Amino acid sequence: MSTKPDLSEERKSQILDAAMETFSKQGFYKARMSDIAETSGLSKGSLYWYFESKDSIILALLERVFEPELKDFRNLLHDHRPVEARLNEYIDRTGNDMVKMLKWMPLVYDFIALAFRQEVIKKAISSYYKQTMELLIEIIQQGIDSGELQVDDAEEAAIAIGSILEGTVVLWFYDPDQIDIKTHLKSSTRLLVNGLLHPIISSSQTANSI
Amino acid sequence: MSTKPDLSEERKSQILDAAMETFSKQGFYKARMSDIAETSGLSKGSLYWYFESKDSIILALLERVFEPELKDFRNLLHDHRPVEARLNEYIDRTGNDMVKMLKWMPLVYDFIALAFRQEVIKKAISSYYKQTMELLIEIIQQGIDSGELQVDDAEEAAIAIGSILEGTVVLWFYDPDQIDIKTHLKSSTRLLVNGLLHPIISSSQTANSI
DNA sequence: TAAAATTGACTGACCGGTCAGTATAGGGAA
DNA sequence: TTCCCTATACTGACCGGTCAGTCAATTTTA
Repeated sequence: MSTKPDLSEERKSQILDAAMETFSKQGFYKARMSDIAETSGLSKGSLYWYFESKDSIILALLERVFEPELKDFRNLLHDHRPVEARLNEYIDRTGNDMVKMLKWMPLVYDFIALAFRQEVIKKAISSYYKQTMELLIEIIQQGIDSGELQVDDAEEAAIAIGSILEGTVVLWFYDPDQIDIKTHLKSSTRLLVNGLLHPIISSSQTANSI
Repeated sequence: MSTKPDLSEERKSQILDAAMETFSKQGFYKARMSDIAETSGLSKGSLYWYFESKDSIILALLERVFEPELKDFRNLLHDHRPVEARLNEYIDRTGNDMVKMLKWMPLVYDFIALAFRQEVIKKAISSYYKQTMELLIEIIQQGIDSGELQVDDAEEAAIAIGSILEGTVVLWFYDPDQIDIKTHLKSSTRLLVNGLLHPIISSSQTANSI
């Protein structure tokens, strides 16, 4: 048993930092192992001392990027405030997380594109999503049970909120000058939550196009 | 001057069909020119007779995929039905278009990922988005002017709807078994539009986390 | 001094792009 | 009708650059 401080975790994370930077700038395919080596301050050989292959670096990054930050979100379940306030807080916190992630969006979309062709990646992303969704459904269900929300299907409402969360990021990507993620997350969800607070009064028929 | 029928348009489209198929299955980088050649039934040399490079094929596909289908959508502007009905029809039609596109989603996300690094692609996608958004804003503005909608900012509301449209596709990708695009597009927007139809009654304060 | 860590020159598979050559279809001359 | 000419269309073997991954040599550490 060696008493040498184990540098391997530090090195790995040093390499992953560099890989994150490099992949984000250049994309998975254009980024060269030698670029990552240079950015990390190590040599190409060292990369292979700590990681089996380029793919295994990508895999390791996947966990880093899609690690669900559910930590203290679960306290929203046992909170005494009205569901509306808790939803707002949920959205605020998610908005903050998203803004922190903006820098890495190129990487996130590389992963999403890859996920269509790689089951492992698909699985990781899906499970990340499902965990965040579960919490949302539970909060909304509490609002339905207490009579605060005027809807009957918690999952349906959670999907509506979830789609606004994800969609706002997409719109930001489409038009970053026009879309401010935090502002528009708030305004969009305010409109939606307003819809949840009222019984549905819609009278007009939806067109049944093909 | 030859009277030989010009096959070049037909050939180009034959190549683009094959490229769409191949890129969608394998991604831009994994897909080989020889794969495209094989799928198209032509030889690699012929690909280069009609296109300068692999990149130029990708560029040509971009136009194909992000060609805005605004065609008859504009008639929704001069329609006598209530705005709610027109919004529903807009969403229905968009839903139909999206479902038709599902097969090509891997390609769409390859483009989005690429757009972070290639200005040309970014521009094409952004302008596609802005055109669809403009229409939505106009319809909503009509609803505000007529007093049908109880909100004051048309753009804000349009962004909310837009984010649901885009976000639902993302959720579908996360969990294709659970999300049915048309169904959830309808239910989510029904909730949101319900919010637009009512004055905002929210009382609780939004948490001001960092 | 032996094991662990690090290096970077090197290898070879791979693939975008090229090009010399072939095929085919008008068109014009006789 | 036959023959040749030219432009266009098409082919696939090949070339040259690139880069993930290897490894013998070297340095660091305990």
